Amino acid sequence: MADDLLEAALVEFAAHGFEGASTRSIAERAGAHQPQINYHFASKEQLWRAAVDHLFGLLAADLDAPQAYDDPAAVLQESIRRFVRFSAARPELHRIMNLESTASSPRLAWIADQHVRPRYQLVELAWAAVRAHGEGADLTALEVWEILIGMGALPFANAPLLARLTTFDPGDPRAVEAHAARLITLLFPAPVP
Amino acid sequence: MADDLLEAALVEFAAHGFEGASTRSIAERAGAHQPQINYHFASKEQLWRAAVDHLFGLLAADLDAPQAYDDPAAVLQESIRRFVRFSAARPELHRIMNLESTASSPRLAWIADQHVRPRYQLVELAWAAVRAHGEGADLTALEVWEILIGMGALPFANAPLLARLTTFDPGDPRAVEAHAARLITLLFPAPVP
DNA sequence: GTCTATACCGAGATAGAC
DNA sequence: GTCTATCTCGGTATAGAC
Repeated sequence: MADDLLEAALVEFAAHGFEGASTRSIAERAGAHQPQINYHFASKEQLWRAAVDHLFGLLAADLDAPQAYDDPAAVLQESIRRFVRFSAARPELHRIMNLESTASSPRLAWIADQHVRPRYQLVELAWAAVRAHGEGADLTALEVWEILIGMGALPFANAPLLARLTTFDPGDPRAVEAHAARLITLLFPAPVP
Repeated sequence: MADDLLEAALVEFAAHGFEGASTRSIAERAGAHQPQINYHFASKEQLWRAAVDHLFGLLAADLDAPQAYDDPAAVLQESIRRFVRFSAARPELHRIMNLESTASSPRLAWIADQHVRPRYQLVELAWAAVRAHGEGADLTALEVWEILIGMGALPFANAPLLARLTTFDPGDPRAVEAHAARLITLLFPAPVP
């Protein structure tokens, strides 16, 4: 039951934001009654944190799984594919990040300290290793991060908008793989002969 | 007074979303009393629409100003610089877009039909012209759009988050120009000799 | 642990004096 | 046009029976 509430909370918080999502709608989506939330979690805020922890845990399980590669570029490229797949499967993560990143707040401070900064530092390290091998485009780690988010996650987070602009279907697994491949090509351009 | 309410509404809606922003906080920011909102605008929803119209009007004034160039690539590059400058000066636009794009809703339908689709179609036309001249990277218009948003607007919209991850200061005008130049380099790579 | 009933508060909107 | 006072509703959280 608590797990059902977590999953329902993710969908509602991601779609409507912290204030916009009501505990009633979350409970209803989980097939529970509203006071269950205060029983299993202390408050709406605690439910939000538990849901975000759960979501970043799923991301970590995907990204940090062992890899067969040892070349830094190949490792990062595989990580990018995993990240794009995850963003397509769980658009809630980047939706919540966007919703919370528009203003400085205790929730943003918590999510940045707890979850985002460690990930960003891993990207910095990975990109430095790639560049040290003479590979990858002439970009800073921050620019790579922006492109990863903007092209790799944002299209799925903003799928409701893109559906009104184009016919690109972010749900199609083959489109997701092709999209990841295009993103990798952009960050790892073919070397000039 | 109505203009003060519009500006205050933009900041509050962009920071906290439609539900998260209260008419009381908007009125307070504008130095007015809360019932003024229902007097000058019919409802909170009408205030939101008026604020969004105002904001996209400012964008159009910048983007659609006459240009000295006639080469398609040069025109698009100048438009990109204008877009990045605007996104830095008025991060509210992309904040509101992100907040509203997480779920299908009447507000999203309105903003997409009214404001976003016309802009997207201009990008499609501009990119097709660039590619027809044999210029620009091997990207689709949708990918170009994603990169423009992701690298050109998202860093400013999510400045409160980036401030916790890096020391990049999106407010520095020279950093903005340099950022626009990097974005242009990415979309218009130097031709292989 | 889960239910119903409800307390309590903050929200948007309205009424009516000035 | 702008003010104060207030209505009404929907929200989170709690009480208490089972």
